[in-house]
Amino acid sequence: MPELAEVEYFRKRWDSGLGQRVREIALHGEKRIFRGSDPAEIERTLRGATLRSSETHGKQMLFRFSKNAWLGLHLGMTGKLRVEPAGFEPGRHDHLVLFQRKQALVFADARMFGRVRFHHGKSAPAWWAKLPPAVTSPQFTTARLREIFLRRRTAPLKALLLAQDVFPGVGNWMADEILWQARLDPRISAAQLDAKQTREVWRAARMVCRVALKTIGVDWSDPPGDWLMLQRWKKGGRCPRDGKLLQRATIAGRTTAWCPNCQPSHRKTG
DNA sequence: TACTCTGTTGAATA
DNA sequence: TTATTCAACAGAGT
Repeated sequence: MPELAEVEYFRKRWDSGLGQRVREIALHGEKRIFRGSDPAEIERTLRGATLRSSETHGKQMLFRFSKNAWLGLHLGMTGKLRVEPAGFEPGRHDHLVLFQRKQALVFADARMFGRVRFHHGKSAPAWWAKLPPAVTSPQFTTARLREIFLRRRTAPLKALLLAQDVFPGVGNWMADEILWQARLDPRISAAQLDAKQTREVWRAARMVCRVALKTIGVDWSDPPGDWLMLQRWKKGGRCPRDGKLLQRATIAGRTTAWCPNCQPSHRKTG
């Protein structure tokens, strides 16, 4: 499911475990979800560690524990976090379960496109420290976007919106929403954008991320009713602005929906 | 049966 | 050298 707001929502689900010690761990260490990490080390280090804090950055989550343990989770396409009673029996897709006194913190992922990362040390791991500026941060500037758009001039705009080193946390539906809010065709290349259009992408990206975090990110409630995302996957979905039938195509390898009327492929002439 | 899917990666290609 | 596309990953739902 998850893009940045959903990731934030799932992170908070584990909040009831803050300040509590992990007594026991159950994990499916042979699963692909542990690629690149050492399940035995995770088990050894997290056992007896106390969950201190958590944060998200784009689609990445970081859980900090005592004993200098850092647990990174990525939800991939189907990952979920939830809380179960302490005596819970892990199911087939519950690949990492942290048992605490009163409850169990569960990371489940059916398709296993997600990932578990782990670091044992005083300072933050490289995979966390080197993340790009968040879309909602002051470091996410129009100047930065301009520079990237000039460098990656042939990629369709949709592809750039999906690039996690440019728009961390933006996924398929958010990319379509941003393009619709900015009234830009997903197929145009970044090189075709003038300064004003670049600023529109910047503005729309920040707005969509901010509002999504305040709605979906808090309680899974819907974003404003006039957003494209509420129409997007409906059969015969229509543009919330002008009621025109949405167009669909695969762009940058992902299904894309847009309004052919208010996101025209040609440059505006006046 | 055959197609879809809110994601990322590494190999192939340009 | 650098950017981009594509298949692969794996399961559940339609």
